[in-house]
Amino acid sequence: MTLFLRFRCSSSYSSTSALTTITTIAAPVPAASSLSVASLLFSCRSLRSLEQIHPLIIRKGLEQHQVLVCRFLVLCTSLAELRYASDVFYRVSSPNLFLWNTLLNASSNLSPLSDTLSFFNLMRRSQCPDGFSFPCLIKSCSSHAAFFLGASLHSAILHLGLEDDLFIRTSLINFYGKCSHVDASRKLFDTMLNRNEVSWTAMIAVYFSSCDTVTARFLFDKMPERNLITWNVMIDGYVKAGDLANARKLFEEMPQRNEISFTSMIDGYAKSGDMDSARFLFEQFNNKDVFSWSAMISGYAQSYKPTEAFKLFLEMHNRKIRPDQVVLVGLMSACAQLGRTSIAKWVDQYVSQRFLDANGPRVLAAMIDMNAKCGNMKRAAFLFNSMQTKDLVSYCSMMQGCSIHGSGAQAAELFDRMLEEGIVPDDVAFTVILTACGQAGLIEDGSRYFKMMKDEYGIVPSPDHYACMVDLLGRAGLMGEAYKFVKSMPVEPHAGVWGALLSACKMHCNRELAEIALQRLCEVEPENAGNLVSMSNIYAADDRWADVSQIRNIMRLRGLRKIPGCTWVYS
DNA sequence: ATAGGGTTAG
Repeated sequence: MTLFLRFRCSSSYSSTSALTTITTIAAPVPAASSLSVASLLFSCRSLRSLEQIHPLIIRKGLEQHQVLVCRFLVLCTSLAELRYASDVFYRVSSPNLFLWNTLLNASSNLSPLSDTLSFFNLMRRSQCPDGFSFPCLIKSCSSHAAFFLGASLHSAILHLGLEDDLFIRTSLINFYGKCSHVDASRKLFDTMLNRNEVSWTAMIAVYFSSCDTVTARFLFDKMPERNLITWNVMIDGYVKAGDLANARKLFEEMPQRNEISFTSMIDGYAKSGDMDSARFLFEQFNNKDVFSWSAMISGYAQSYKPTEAFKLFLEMHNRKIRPDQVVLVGLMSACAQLGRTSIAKWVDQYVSQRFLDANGPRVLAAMIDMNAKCGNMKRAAFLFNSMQTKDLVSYCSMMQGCSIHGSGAQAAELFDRMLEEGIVPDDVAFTVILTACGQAGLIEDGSRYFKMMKDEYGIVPSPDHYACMVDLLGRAGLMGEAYKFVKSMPVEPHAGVWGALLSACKMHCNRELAEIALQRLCEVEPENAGNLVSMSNIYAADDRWADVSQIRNIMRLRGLRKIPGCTWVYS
């Protein structure tokens, strides 16, 4: 109580102090001390002001003021500064349940799950957890897919008689859904005493994550009231399910939209390659945030429109929006496609000069990829070697870099080192290493990896993987083997497979097999003139000039022209 | 004074 009074005193003192300052025009009083801590807490929006408030609480003797400390902890959580929070918390001599819960929630949001759990156990020595203690904890279990921990917390909840708490139950619905126990979620939902928009929305999101759009829609139509998040969950759910038509329909129907509604929709179009529709919505949208810019920039990068991606990045820069890690990944992947050393250097400098956070594994991987594709293998290797913990994606970037620069053997070495480190390769990693083996003519290694992929890692080979193998065998001149391989495919070969076969035929002047491949290519990608050009080259090499002119006729009749290739020559 | 459901990356 006395402390509370002291707090009030200091706040009234500050107003007199301000008056004194005005009347006497004395030496400047530090701004922070003339304002009350409470109002400082209210207006604090950055780490800098937090750093000023922290010593102030100590100096003004407000460390035992639990309401104030509680506000301080919430502020620390929003600024992701757990150190200040726990520092202040542990100075409180007997923190009440409010404070314990607040720090527990801070920890759930900012710490590893194991730390949060030990804090929870510490808390239980002096407090009985209530309805505010569990939701964040359960949420943390959901995001870490910690099924057993979450389930044991659930039994503690039952034991404490807290299962009917609306917040707790909603977090449990989400938790069981994330652990793919949809039935358990639904049971909790059906037996609820009362539901609100949040619990309905949680249930809908669970159905979308289990790919059940029909039930999700059924609940959406049935629920009594919807809010913005409900609509956004529906749009995002349809987008992720590839149903852009329904997503767009709801997008047009919804009473109000925010940046997430726009970004989900834009991202959906961008990922499906429909950059025109994405751009249309993007232009319509006034409050563009980093998410929407990054959706557009990565969309252009993935659609192989690096110039558009780069232009948008510059526009974003001009509008003074600070790029985040995802934007940097998109930008770098666009620059990798441009393949110019000067641009790669520019991006490298841009990032370091602006102190942008480029230490995430994804950004580093993109940076390695960009440098490798822009011919600066030294820089790529430097970045790769300076990574303390190399992950799957960075290994892939580096292996692909080696492969591009003709050192397939080095790529294979890296792949084996990666396995030794205990990193589990995925389908993309195998595509990279198989391509590398193909380019270096490492038949034995390639075949070994292909077998390893199927037998040891249980990955079903995709048409891309088969194309790599056909390329590998074909380059080595094992044409019969390559063709046998194509015929053995359990899935329909796509253009990449036949294309690999055709180029192998061109390399080894195998006219008969080339004719077979071309026939199939004309079915799957009739618009690609390159295939016909390859074929005419094969005929020409075989002195079959009548066939050559026949191909030329076909091309003229279909109005096909070879798209001129372009090469960047590095110095 | 404390809590639950929604967004981007090879």
